[in-house]
Amino acid sequence: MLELAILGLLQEAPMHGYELRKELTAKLGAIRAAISYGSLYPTLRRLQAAGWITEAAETPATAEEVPALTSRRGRVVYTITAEGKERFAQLIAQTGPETYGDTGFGVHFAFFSRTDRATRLRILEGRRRTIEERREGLRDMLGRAAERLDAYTLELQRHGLEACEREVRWLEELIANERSGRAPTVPNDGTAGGRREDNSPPPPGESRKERP
Amino acid sequence: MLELAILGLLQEAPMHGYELRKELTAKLGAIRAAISYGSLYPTLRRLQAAGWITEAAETPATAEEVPALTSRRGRVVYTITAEGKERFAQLIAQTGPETYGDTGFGVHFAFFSRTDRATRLRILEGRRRTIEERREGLRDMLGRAAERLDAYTLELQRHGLEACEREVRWLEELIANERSGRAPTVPNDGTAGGRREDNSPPPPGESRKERP
DNA sequence: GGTGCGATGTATCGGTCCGATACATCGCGG
DNA sequence: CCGCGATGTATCGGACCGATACATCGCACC
Repeated sequence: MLELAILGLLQEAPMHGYELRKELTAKLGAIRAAISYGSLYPTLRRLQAAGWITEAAETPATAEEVPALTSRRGRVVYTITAEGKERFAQLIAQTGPETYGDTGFGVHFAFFSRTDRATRLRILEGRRRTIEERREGLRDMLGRAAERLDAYTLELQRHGLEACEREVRWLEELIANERSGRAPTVPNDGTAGGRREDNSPPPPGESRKERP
Repeated sequence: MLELAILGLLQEAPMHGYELRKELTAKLGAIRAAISYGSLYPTLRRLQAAGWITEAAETPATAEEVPALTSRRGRVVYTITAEGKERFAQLIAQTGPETYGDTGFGVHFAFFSRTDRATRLRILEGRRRTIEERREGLRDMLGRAAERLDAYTLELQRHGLEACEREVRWLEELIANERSGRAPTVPNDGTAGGRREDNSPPPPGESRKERP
């Protein structure tokens, strides 16, 4: 997952580690807290070894200017290679069970603007399927096994169920939009394009975890 | 996290691995997919080494009955020890940053019926704080840095923001309930006398089950 | 009467990712 | 002049996952 995200970001511009982490956090802020350096740097090393990216110490301009008495500290800038772009295209197009999990889906979705429509639809539908199954599991739990669970656990399930229902609705909308040709939901500019009660209850924290 | 969950479940009844996983999945189904055996068994080993639980091969009844020509296969039943119960109480009471993350909060919440009210409130408020911060981050993103992000990423943020707002409202409700004395729906006083099948619903005769 | 198949059951291995930690530089306000 | 928060690179131990292997049981299907 991290590999995909890094490759995707470096495709927009070369960056050094710290910057990469910030951009990563910005782009994926909705689905996961913050990428740890403990995963970022080893992954960068791995990508470089595989030839998907190259790393280069930042050059201190022309060396003429500011002769670097304060020897410029080692900032390492990472750049994606042609093979890396290929790799990204391959990763973004291939879907599997992990694509539909909370984290996997979030990362794929964040790069939908670099994904072709057919793949987008495949992912959205797979995700919907996954959430529908989770929803059915929770429904069963709340129906059949309810008396075996305490009130708090029940409340947690109820909350989770609601989140599932809400996400399915969201996905349905996105799927309809994809089919009808437009990009994601048209940003509601207040009035015109409107859905009526749009800013009522959304799904609670369900599309992340994961950190589960 | 797994340690806490296992200790909590074994407090209700001794179980073997497979059963434990099923119960775990049932109790935490709303917040995480399913616990992997790759984490379950090593953790059980660890807990046993620490003395929090004991493991025992299931006895084939009285050995008199059914002389086990089909030698009963090795089912291992895990039982919590007195030290384990102490450990659980300690883990459930101590709160830290990881208590407010998605997974950590979910696990703690699932055992709220074994948590005292003060701790419950501390956790709910800490969680609210955490989500509020995430929400503010997303709001800023959607406000200031919106033009830097593509439509899909924006939509993801919007969805995440809605989720945060909704969860804050949910937490607020729970906090209000805690303060007013009631549990989520049914009062439940989780005192120290660890017994399985905690008291069935006292007065409020409305064990409603909703089928949407 | 066999045969396959899904549920039950225990267990390991490689790999991803996180949290804590360490260390160094820079600009800024007190 | 000193601390302090932001920038910046990097490692280490540990938690957890996904794939895999293997064995038993009951049951439906032919």
